[in-house]
Amino acid sequence: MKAYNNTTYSILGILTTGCKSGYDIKQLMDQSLTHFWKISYGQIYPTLKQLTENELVTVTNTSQDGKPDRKEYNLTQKGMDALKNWLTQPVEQLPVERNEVLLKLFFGRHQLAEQTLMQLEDYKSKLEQRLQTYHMIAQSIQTHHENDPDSKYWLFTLDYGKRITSSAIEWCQATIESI
Amino acid sequence: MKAYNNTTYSILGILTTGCKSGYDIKQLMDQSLTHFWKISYGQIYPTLKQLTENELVTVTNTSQDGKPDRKEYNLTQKGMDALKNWLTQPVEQLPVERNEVLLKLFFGRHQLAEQTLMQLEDYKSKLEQRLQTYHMIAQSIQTHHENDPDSKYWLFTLDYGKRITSSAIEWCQATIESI
DNA sequence: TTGATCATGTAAGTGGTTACATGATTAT
DNA sequence: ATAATCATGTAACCACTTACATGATCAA
Repeated sequence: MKAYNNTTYSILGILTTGCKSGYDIKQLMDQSLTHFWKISYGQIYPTLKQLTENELVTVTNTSQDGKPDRKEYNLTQKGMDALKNWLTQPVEQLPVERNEVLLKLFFGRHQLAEQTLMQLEDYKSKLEQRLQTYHMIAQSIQTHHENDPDSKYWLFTLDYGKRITSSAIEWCQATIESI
Repeated sequence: MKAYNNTTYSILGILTTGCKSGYDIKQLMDQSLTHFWKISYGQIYPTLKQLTENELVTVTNTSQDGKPDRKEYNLTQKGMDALKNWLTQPVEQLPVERNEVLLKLFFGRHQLAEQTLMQLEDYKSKLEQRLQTYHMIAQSIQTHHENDPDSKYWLFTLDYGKRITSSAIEWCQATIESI
């Protein structure tokens, strides 16, 4: 079985959630996976084309009233198998976050303390915004997707985001105080 | 002033810490910045070349006894200015971590509970290892770099790593228990 | 003599973003 | 009319990793 990259599997996975078009996929990505996986149309459309060629999905042109035509993609058995097989594969290594704030802080000696503080304050407020967003998404899942079989797992990933973001905020505060 | 990417500035920054060669830079990266910035020789050497051409650094061929020849790079005034200017620039957006474990968990509905648990256990143990490493690095900085003017900032970034990793471990445990 | 460490570099390939290009439909 | 949303796609470019290539020096 050909090995695809994680982004390709993420698209395959999203096709199991009711999203059918490239546009749908982007929407869901931006709403739900945005804190740990983010992709652009420049990846989505070519990938869907490739998945079609490799028969992991089928495509149908559909017309809707009130909206432009679109293409609906559906997983084939082969596609579902590929997804499930990927899910069983152990994750080989921890992800490396690239954090520009930490990078700048690392060289903080060459900066005025005020400037460092400003960076940290700014970072903190962005994190607080993000935390807010996570709370809102969690709320929305609990109300609108109460019976969705996926919701349990979606809330797990959101919980991760909330915990990580909270401790990053705490770190900001602690660092600001001790600079 | 030409805009470089963060990786280029990270190299510029490391050249202020006593590291002088491409090899040195890689060593320090792997020891200290590895949890929030990681680069390969494939980036380091071409970047050093470019920085030399643009006169942000100067290069000297030096021979050492007991070790092969090497090239020593030193920041010019122009290079130091570029670094400091970059440090003042606000960070425009939060980094997006790409987390394969979360991605798989997001599609956990298509997996057996045992499998999900195994992934989480595995992730947790990798995180615990990482946390251990952070503690050791912090210790080593406190003993070997006590008077280093950079150490304060290095410990800040390590503290970030420790906090984030700890809460990720807690999340793993909580999720394992509620799956 | 062989493996570890020190040291520098390139080429091919992958993965990804951004900007661009197009066009339908609907509400204002 | 015109802006917003829905919808699909490509081309140029950037960033990065991996594999490859080379070679010095030293300790076991």
